[in-house]
Amino acid sequence: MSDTFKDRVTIYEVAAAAGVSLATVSRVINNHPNVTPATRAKVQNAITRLGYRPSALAQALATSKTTNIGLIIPSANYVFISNMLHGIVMRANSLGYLITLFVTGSKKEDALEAMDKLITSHVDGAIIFDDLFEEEEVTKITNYQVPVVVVNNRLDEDEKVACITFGYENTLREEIIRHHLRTSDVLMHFVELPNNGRLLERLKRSFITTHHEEGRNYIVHTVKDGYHGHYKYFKELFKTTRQGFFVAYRDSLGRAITNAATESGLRIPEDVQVISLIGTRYAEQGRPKLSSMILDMEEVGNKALEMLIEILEGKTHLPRQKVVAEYIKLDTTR
Amino acid sequence: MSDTFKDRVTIYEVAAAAGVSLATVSRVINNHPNVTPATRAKVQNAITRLGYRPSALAQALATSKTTNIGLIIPSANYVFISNMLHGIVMRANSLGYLITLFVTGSKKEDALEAMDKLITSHVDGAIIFDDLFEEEEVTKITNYQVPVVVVNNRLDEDEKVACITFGYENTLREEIIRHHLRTSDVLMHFVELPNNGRLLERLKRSFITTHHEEGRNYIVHTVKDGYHGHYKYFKELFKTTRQGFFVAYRDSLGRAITNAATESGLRIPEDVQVISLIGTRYAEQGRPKLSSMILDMEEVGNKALEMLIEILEGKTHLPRQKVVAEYIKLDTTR
DNA sequence: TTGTAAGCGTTATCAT
DNA sequence: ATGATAACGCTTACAA
Repeated sequence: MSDTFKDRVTIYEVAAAAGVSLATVSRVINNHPNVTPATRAKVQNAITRLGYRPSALAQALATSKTTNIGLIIPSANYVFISNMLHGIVMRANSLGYLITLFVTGSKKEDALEAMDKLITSHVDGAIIFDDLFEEEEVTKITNYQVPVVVVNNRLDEDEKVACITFGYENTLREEIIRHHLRTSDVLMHFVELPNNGRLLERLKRSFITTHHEEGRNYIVHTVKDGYHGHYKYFKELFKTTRQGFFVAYRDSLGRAITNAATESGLRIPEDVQVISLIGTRYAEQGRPKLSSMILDMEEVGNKALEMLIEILEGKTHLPRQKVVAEYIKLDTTR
Repeated sequence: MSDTFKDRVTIYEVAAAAGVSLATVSRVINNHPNVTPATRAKVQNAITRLGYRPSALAQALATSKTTNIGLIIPSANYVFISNMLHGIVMRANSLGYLITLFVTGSKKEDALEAMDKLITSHVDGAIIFDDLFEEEEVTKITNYQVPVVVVNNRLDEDEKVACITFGYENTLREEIIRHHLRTSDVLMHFVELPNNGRLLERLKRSFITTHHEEGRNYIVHTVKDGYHGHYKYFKELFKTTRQGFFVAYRDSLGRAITNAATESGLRIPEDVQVISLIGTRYAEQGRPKLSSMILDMEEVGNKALEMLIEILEGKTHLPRQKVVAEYIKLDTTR
């Protein structure tokens, strides 16, 4: 069966059909100026008649440019990742680039394997959105002449690689935590999931050090994944704890807390305040509407791709950008 | 800058470094049997020393196999699409294939352009998940020797192309609509968004004809996108309409209805029943928990990829599968 | 303006 | 077991 798959129309056949050389066909395909309208027409005609499509493969091999860019992500299954993906793909599309996906899963070795595939796959550039990589691994790829933009890795601090950082930490620390600590003496709770990457780790650290700075106590809850488990956990907690300010990693966690609180006879936000760190549009759909920190991941995707293209075109060398998170105050905070 | 990007290590350099011919290096790369352990070691050594990575491009050109498969989707931004994407990518990964994305937007011409790019991009096969294509366009791609699996297109009925269909229609018609009509005389409302594709259209048609068959009246609401607008619309509706069974296209719509109903003093499910057609895990997070129809899109993705690979390997010709939607009854229906 | 031919980095078919 | 060498489908000097 696959043997019947051989007969793709090539540039030779077009050339023969049009009665010109393959070089001329190539010129027509690539809109080179020096072609007579007459011959151009002949060739175009042959092309459409035969249904010819150039092979991106052969073109890429000849020009060493694939117009393909690689995207490394841990999974396609999170809302904020697919928002970013959308941003990347849309912008790539409009600039004539294709996106190929490299998914790493949660294990380091998967990540390294993805990086390897990325290199052999010969993409023109790559966007890396994955907490698993260390600095050396990311810089290693640049040895292979693959321009890279890193999104939200801890590499933020180092200056060797182009990257987009999130303003999360600052917004969280100043607008939410410090503000609360200075206007209220209600205890703050940080609610996290295990293994949610370095972004979470940094946010937690920020939470903790701010408490230290202000000389205050705090609690960190680490809960297993799954809405139902969260809900039961907090239902239990609210039997004894009748007030608190909860900083939850994401909407589903925040929602579990508000549901458990309400059904434990607690009022929101009078008794219990909740904020979701990774907010989505679902934050304002439930009742009460979850206060949250929102980051426009589609915009992040747009920017990441734009930065990468600028590097590819040699317009810039090591661009760095910051996308700032916003604090959206809704029903669950005061 | 891009001029410095030339020095990718090639198979020639490895051959020279190892003191063998490039043919031998190729054999080592591809694990061909006829190589002395000694030479194999020499070559491996040179490979790691030089950091050589074969060019997938050149390999593909030589073998006419890219190990790349194309995915056409209207957008990466919907939960059920990214679930499917996840399923596809994970399975592809484990089988050694890469996924490249072709996004069509909402216009037909975008879709055709995506199809064109798909063809020139020289993928080994394609999965098409897009309502915009007509039969001839999908079959056209097969002229270019690109094996295709279609997911949930209206092409379901025709027999010329491999596809996965959803059992949505049947489940909705029998388990929900007909069941309700025969056990209650409460009016049913179908709540749709404009331009939500053929799946929605088919479901609506099914809703309508079932009502005709049972000799009953019904209402169809077409509401603009955006949770807030939905909410206000139903708040208004519930000033006069004090009961009803609402079939909503997706969670956010369903949630808007439950919120508006509750805040209009209506009880759920006593006065108002709601079901969401495209359910997600968010359906059971809010209160009340939305009854919904759930389709495991990750599983769909898995199957789509498996089918495609089977075609590629010549194991089968025109596989067809049906993935059945489940009715998950929670708080908002009786 | 058009054609010729070398090269892009592999694989695969011959010989040896 | 290894080495030449011709493809693969295209681009691009260089020649004509």
